[in-house]
Amino acid sequence: MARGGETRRKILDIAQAAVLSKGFDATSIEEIVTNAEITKSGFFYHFRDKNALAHALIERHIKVEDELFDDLFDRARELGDDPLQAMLIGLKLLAKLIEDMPGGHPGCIVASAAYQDRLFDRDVREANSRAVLGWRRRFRAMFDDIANVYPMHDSVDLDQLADMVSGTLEGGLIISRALEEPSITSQQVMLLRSYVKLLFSPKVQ
Amino acid sequence: MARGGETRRKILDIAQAAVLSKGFDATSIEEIVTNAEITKSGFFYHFRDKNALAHALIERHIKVEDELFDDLFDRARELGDDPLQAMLIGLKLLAKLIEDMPGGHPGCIVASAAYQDRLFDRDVREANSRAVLGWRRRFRAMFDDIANVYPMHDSVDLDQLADMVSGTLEGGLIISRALEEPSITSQQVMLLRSYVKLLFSPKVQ
DNA sequence: TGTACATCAGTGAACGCGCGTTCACTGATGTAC
DNA sequence: TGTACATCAGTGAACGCGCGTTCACTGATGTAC
Repeated sequence: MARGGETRRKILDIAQAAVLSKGFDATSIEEIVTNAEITKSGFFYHFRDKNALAHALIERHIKVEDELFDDLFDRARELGDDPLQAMLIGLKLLAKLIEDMPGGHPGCIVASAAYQDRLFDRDVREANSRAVLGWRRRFRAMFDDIANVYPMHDSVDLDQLADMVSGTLEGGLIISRALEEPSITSQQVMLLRSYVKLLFSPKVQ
Repeated sequence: MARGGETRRKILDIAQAAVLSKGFDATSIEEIVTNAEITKSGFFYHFRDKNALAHALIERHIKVEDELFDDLFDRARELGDDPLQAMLIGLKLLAKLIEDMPGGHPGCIVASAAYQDRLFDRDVREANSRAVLGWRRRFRAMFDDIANVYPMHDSVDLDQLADMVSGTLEGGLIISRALEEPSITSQQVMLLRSYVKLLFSPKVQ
């Protein structure tokens, strides 16, 4: 018998890929356990019911993505010597990261859940909401730092601007999936970068 | 007996609302026909199978949205006297339209399908792709007109910029749904408008 | 104008399959004394 | 060091329910002659 943590991780990996490609409801426990090479009852040892799987999926997604953003923007802050430069470098690193993913970005399970939310318990929807608020807080802090140094060339709300980072990613992923063109998401991130540049850069052009 | 077209429309209306709130797979034919006050067999008179429903849903969505955009940007072109003004007015009208929807924008079935696409036949995915390409063509034409008159302050690809209109809407809807804050989508459209303004306006501020 | 037939817009009952979930059990590993 | 017990990580069989789909039929409306 394997250590339990490994099996649990295997279930989550398999479930995540399946949920992103066809949605939560269409992903059966049967297919998950077949791919994970355990039995159905093995699944229910790790998760109380299917809703608990959804919850775990989102919770893990938030954690992984937070660490990724932490790492990426830390590197950007080291490379740039002021908050605007750091943001512009960070967005470029993000675009590159997405572009280099083999087979394209797999998608976001927060977005997947957003269009299936009546399927889930309140706690899952609450986790989903927390994820987006976390992104807002993160990017808002960065834009605050920028706005302290550079005046804006158009007056915009910084919370809304922070949401635009998540929104551009989510929107890019949808357009990308619909057209089956993986490159679109990173292009959209670069357009957002262009906006941030025009909005804060002291000398345009 | 009612005229068939009415029943069909009723089925599509009910199905659309259900699909947007919980996804296609979780929307049962049973619940659709109960709400439409017909029997299951009545459903299968109008649609060969469930996939045909998905196809009809997307096809109708494309048509409705195209007419809406036609109307909205026609009005904008009458109000503004050059292509940039028309675009800026159009985006403002769009933001206002979304903001004024009672209970918020119901969501986009193209986006809903994007995260459930393995559920569907090739023809449904192809229709979804056609929808997004249609939006690209529409907005690209408008940006071409603008770029013919105004130089850009940052060099961006106009197809990508056109995709940003759809992407901003789709992304805004996801953030909006996740946070259960209906106002976000229209705010994001206004941010896109701010970008277009900064990108093309001859004298910034 | 009347009749025969075709089409439209459904009804009602039945089908089999797959799904999520439960439950009693098990064999390997860890811990206390 | 040996033994008893507890916990971990599952197995295997069964369950009932709801789902999409089929099929033979029907009653109202439309059309041809």
